[in-house]
Amino acid sequence: MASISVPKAGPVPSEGHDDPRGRILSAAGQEFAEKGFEAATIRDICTLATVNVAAVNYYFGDKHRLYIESVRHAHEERSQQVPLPEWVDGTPAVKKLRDFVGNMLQRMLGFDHPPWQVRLMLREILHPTDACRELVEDYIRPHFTVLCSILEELTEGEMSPPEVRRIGLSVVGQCFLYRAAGDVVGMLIPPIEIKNIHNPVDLADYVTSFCLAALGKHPPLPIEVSQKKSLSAASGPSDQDIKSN
Amino acid sequence: MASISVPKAGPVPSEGHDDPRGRILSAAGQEFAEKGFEAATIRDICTLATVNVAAVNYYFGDKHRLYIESVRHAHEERSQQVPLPEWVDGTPAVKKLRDFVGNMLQRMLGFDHPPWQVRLMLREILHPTDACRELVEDYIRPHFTVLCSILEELTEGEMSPPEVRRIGLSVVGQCFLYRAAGDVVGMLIPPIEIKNIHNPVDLADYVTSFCLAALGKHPPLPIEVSQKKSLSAASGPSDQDIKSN
DNA sequence: CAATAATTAAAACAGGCGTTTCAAACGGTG
DNA sequence: CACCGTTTGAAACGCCTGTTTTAATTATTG
Repeated sequence: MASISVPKAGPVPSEGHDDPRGRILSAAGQEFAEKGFEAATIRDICTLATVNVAAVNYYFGDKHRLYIESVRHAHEERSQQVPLPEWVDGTPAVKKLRDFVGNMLQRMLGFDHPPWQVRLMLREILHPTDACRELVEDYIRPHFTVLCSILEELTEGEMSPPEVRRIGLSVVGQCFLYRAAGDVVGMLIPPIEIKNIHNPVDLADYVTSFCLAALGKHPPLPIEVSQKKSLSAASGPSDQDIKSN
Repeated sequence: MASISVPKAGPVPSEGHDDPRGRILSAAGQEFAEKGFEAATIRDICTLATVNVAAVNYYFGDKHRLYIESVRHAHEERSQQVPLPEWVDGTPAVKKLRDFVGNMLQRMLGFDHPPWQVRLMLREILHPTDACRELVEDYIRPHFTVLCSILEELTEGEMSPPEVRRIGLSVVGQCFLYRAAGDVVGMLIPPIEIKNIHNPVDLADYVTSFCLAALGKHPPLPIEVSQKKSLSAASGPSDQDIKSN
């Protein structure tokens, strides 16, 4: 079975949940995501991973380094789970934008309740620690750069890069609210409404239209979208690249 | 003897709370805001408030009830610090929207770095506990309702209430990103750019324009404001209602 | 002033935390 | 099998936590 002879320094990307290191990483991610760094305990993590408490020290050194590795593990896994869409040459920028927003909402909100990987990353975004810089450079910035390039293509040089970035943040912000403050949104908006129009698919259409209308690439917003059933049957334009998990 | 006649003006730079209960509430708010419920310790809070550890139990019972009271205290204080603007009859909806957005950004971001009250409320929004419901009903919902009524007035009945609420969330989301993920935004955007266009005043103009353009009440976005406009002297339209803290 | 209640101070409590220790169990290799 | 580095298990070590106890101090009142 290959050489497993790197106990401490080896960032083994093994996804198999049968080795203790992988089990600890997975369990720690879930605990950290749910309770935060301080409130999560090594004992609970080890219980969940069915290993002894000493294993954390053996494989990771201490709790802090385990946390760093957990965040890395989380965004690596999430990158595989929901990869960026790829477009053939000549794809209209409008379609690219719609695909990107759909992909981002899919990544943030998921079809079912969001996986622990996203919630752990969210914690790091909201209250950054040492793990944040790597998360930004390896995960967030690449995605943001793609968004900006789409917007730049869309506006055909009408805007300076800073202005493009500001538009990009507007797009991200609209999606981000649902992820970060989802509970409060759920308290402000009636449940039926949430289900009808505040779901990943309809939200992607709406955010894209909102942005395009603001840029003058579409008619203004009060276009009728609310009446159509828009259930998963006939609609769902270009959402199929994404394989849920 | 001497006891503690003078409450040591040093470590607590907060308001004129000379009663122990108020000092504890203020110190607890700062500690909870900075470290979260779990990581903040009663001993640190009491040191900051210059009271004995037993005082928390005496005045509040236990740590959890102190936290609840802290959140309540925070949003009550913040409501006084940055009250909603008031408009005379006949004020155009466009101006109301700009004022509201400016007020919200002022409340969220502040002129200087944001006060602990906002950061504590943010924690409660991101990871709700028992204190969240009251925060939503007494603080967030009233503000959101005002925003929705402005948007409804603006669109003159072209949209259904659910659609108005969705527009409202778009407005809030754009501002919220800067507050909740400000550190990451600061890593994505060059510092000069932050100072030039991602500041409360220019952001208020931009978010308002973005929304108005999307609704067809304004020309599309690539208007003016390339940069270095609106720096110091000029502009600042209708930002005077707000008395800072 | 004396008596009673309210508040504060210091110390101690029990329990949980991250971490360490050390010996036992394992697994591949002569 | 005997060897030896790697991995696991159970217990213990300090330390810090929220909370409580007990006594001293202050404030309030008759």
